[in-house]
Amino acid sequence: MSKNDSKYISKAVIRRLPRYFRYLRDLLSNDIMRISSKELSERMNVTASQIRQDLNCFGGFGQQGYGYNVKSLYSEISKILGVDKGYKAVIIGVGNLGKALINTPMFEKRGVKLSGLFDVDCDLIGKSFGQLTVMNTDDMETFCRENDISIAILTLPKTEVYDTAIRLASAGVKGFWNFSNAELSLPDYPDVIIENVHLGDSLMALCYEIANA
Amino acid sequence: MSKNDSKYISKAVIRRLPRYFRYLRDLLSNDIMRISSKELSERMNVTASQIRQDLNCFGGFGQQGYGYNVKSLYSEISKILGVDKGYKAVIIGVGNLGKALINTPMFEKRGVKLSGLFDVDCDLIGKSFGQLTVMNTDDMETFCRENDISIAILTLPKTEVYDTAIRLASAGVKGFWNFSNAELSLPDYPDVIIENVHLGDSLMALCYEIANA
DNA sequence: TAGATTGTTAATCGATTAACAATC
DNA sequence: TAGATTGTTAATCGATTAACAATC
Repeated sequence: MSKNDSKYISKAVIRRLPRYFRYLRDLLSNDIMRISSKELSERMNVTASQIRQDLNCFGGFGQQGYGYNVKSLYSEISKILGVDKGYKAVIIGVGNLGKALINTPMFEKRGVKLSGLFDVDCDLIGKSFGQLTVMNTDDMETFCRENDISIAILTLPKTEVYDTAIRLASAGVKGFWNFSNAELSLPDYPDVIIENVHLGDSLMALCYEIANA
Repeated sequence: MSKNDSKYISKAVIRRLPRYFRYLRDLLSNDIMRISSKELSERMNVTASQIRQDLNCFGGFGQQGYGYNVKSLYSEISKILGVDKGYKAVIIGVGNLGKALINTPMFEKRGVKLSGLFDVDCDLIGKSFGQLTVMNTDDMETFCRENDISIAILTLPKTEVYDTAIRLASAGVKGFWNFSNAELSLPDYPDVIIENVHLGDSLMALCYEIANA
């Protein structure tokens, strides 16, 4: 999707979608069936105008004089975010962070199916966490190809990230969620999506704010 | 610092500072002593103009015809980000994610001193991780007050986050790094800084990109 | 000095907000 | 119908990029 494409959605809008998703789920769980952009804007601390603009990038989900039906808006946003695709994911590197991710409801809530765990450590291989057993990274390409894995979660040391990602990309993995401090990019696989998580940057932004409060 | 203050630095700039910090450290570790905005821009994949604009928010760190001295620029940016403040932090909730954070070099690299661990679980209290022993959350206010704790890292269940944060804010904690899925805000403590980390949002943005590639 | 590269102003671009006609 | 609230256009605001004089 190019920047000049008529259907182009700006990065800023995309980054806000998951937040709408969360707020709408909250509304649903509180049995609120209907909401206006004004009321939602007050809850989310944004402008009503922004909400309407954002949603209208994808279609007219509301109804004049009424507002938005929470259930159907939630369902639309879920679809936009690919929740219904049922993407399958593997975790590469079952260290502390990898283990922390395994046990969260995060994946299930977002329609992502955690389908495999891999590590190089012989002491870990064969051990089970939740429903899954740690496999040898030697076998990850085969596994990803055979099981149609779309997402690889990289929670392994920085030094291994690039080579690992190349191997997985060649095995058909479409997106990487990279937690290692390395800034991953794969110029040979221009269609592969990379989401680099830099927790350290988030901590530093907090420190900046404290220092300059 | 208000938006109309003459020294106001935009959020966008602040969010980029940690990235400069990382790249400069990398340059330093590769013994690169000098860099122009042009060369740094190519490495970081941004415009040279943006780099010069960003840095000039804080002062004229460069030299015409020469560029920037990597060591001194790194040191300036460190100072801006509060690395030299030596902020002390505690982790509240020693679950998987809490444990994962304890063992990272993240804090040390950024001048933050991890100084205490707290949990409600009797089986965990008294156990050691690295240099630290898990304490009872009942004692966290006293500990934070006595040890001048600036940062609380919230890796505890969503349901406990708000009450815990209120208690800590009243004990002088200045900033919260919140990993629970709750969107924390503390209207009664307007000067307290809150950095909400939403890993799920990051995963969803990745899914969106995969779905719309 | 000549060449390089900054600091900074001006121009452009994009994102947010305001306004209001359309319409439920 | 009258009231409410959307979808959408226009206005504003802010952030990014371009340009260049200043200067090392």
